[in-house]
Amino acid sequence: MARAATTSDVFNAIAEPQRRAILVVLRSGEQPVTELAQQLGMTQAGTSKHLRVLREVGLVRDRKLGKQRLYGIEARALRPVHEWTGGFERFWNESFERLGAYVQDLKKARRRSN
Amino acid sequence: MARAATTSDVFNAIAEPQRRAILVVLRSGEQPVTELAQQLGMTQAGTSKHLRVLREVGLVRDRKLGKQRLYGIEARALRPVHEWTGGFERFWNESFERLGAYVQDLKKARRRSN
DNA sequence: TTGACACATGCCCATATAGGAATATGATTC
DNA sequence: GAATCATATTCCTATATGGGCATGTGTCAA
Repeated sequence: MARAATTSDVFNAIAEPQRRAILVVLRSGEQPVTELAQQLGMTQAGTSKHLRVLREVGLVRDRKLGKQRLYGIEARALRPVHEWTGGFERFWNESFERLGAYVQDLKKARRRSN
Repeated sequence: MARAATTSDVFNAIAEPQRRAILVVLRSGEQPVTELAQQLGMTQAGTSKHLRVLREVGLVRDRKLGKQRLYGIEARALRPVHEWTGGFERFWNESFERLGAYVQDLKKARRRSN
């Protein structure tokens, strides 16, 4: 099988650098597609496609305004990623705990090899 | 072009569910490949491949112990992801600020359409 | 209606997968 | 050295992608 579809979940959606760039720009407010494209040096079509992916995983919302379509960020969708990585926080914050785990690993390994 | 190589950065590496699963298991201590594979219902070869990707982006470290090779988590590599998503935290935490931004968007849009 | 403008989609292609199967590499023990 | 166990790698295939390009769709104005 090939890799999972980007449209399937947020983790895949933000794996693409350009899409992350889009989200960063959108942090400062809603933007129409063309302005996004110009600001990021991307094609209109390409931008539109990326926006579609972002929309499908719930990372952006769109709102029609005349001819244009304003895209805005829906940051809540990023929360699962933040929380998932946060589940590893202690490993880079508390060196004591880290050391403890390491020692336990050593013991476990020794046990295993006997 | 195709999608960026998974080996290129951490965002891509953790886009794959099985790799995330591996990291979660490793949180409880170092593990040899076979045990990881068994615990996650994956092939030995498949597990080995995923571990290689994780190693190349610095998410795991390996240590030889006899015949086996123990893999351990290197959680620091997840920090950039945590921090990047954290940059959007205010959008889901502070409803006031969110509301403010929304109003600003409306103004900006109105300006644009005139 | 006809243009013009803003976006979205469809088509095509080169590429990087992830997974399965078989095999190679490494280390240990007899 | 031979057999064995633990991993890694190679070869293969089906698939999903991202980007370029052309075209479709929707909206507004004259």
